[in-house]
Amino acid sequence: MATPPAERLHELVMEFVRTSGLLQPDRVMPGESVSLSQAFAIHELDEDGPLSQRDLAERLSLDKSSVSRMAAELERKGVLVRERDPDNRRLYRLRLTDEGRAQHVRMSEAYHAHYVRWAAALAPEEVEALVTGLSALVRVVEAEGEPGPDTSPSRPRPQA
Amino acid sequence: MATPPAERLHELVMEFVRTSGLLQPDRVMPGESVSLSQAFAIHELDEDGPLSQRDLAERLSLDKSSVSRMAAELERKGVLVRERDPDNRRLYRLRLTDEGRAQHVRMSEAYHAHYVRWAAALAPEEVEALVTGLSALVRVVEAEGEPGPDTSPSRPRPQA
DNA sequence: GCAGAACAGTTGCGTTATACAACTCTTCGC
DNA sequence: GCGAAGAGTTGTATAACGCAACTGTTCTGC
Repeated sequence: MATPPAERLHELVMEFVRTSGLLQPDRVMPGESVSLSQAFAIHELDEDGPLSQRDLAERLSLDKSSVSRMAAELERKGVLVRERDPDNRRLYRLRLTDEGRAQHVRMSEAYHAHYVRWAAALAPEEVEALVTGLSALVRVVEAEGEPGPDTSPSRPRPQA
Repeated sequence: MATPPAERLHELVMEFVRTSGLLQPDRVMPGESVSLSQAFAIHELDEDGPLSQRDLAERLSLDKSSVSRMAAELERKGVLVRERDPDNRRLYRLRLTDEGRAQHVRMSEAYHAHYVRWAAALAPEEVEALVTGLSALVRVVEAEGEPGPDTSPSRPRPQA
């Protein structure tokens, strides 16, 4: 009997994560000195405009104190600036500097180069299968993370 | 123009890694107190029999000192025993205890449950696409990590 | 409009995971 | 047998993180 698909998926994902080196940014980008969390933070800030530290903490699943220190470090390195929101002076508006955006570009290109090489080494239908399968997987994982699949249709669900 | 496949792959992989929580074992297995490296170590030891600390360090891409401390901790917790190899007393032979194997089973089941849920929420052809695509991806990533793609066809390649 | 709750962020402190360098002990090569 | 090489250990430093206690800002109920 062949290995059940779920187990096979588990093995494959783990194997990919381990051997690809995606979790070690310094392996993907020998030049830059940036942690994985910092890389994600820069990505979030470049994609979704200025964020408060609270919002960033939420997106990165980090404690607000960790984000406070990370933001201070990234500001020290010139990657972002912390401006107080004029409408609510409790909040910061973390905003990438030009250097921060440039760094995001460099990071993206370094990662991109890996994927381009991998995609080139795959048959076109394999790439297509990957995109199809991964899109679907991300879809269900994200759906699962949400409050609940609306099991009691009558309850209005107070929304977070 | 649609997003090029390589970029799309990058986004999807990152999104999956981030939202699935695979990198936070305590999120996958609320009960167990084990780090990601420890989980990988237990997996390696259960799959490939007794290993030396050097071999384990190699497989986990960790320094030998890190593995020395991790092995001591896992021994303290009763997960493994460190026996000196009688044929070469420089080496340890790290071997899982029954408790260690039981923990591996518990971990596997916890992870497995996630994949089973995800697989169940996908269409069969999506699962098939995933397995096909990921297998191919792992293949090329691993081929890339090796010494060289056998550019000189005559060289027998000593095999690892 | 003011007191207290709620909220965003900071800082002190402890923990864990890691690398590097210097060390010990064992084995191997000649 | 002696020196080199290899496996492992320990000292030390660092980075990333969480939790708890704190400051400063805004909101709410009266």
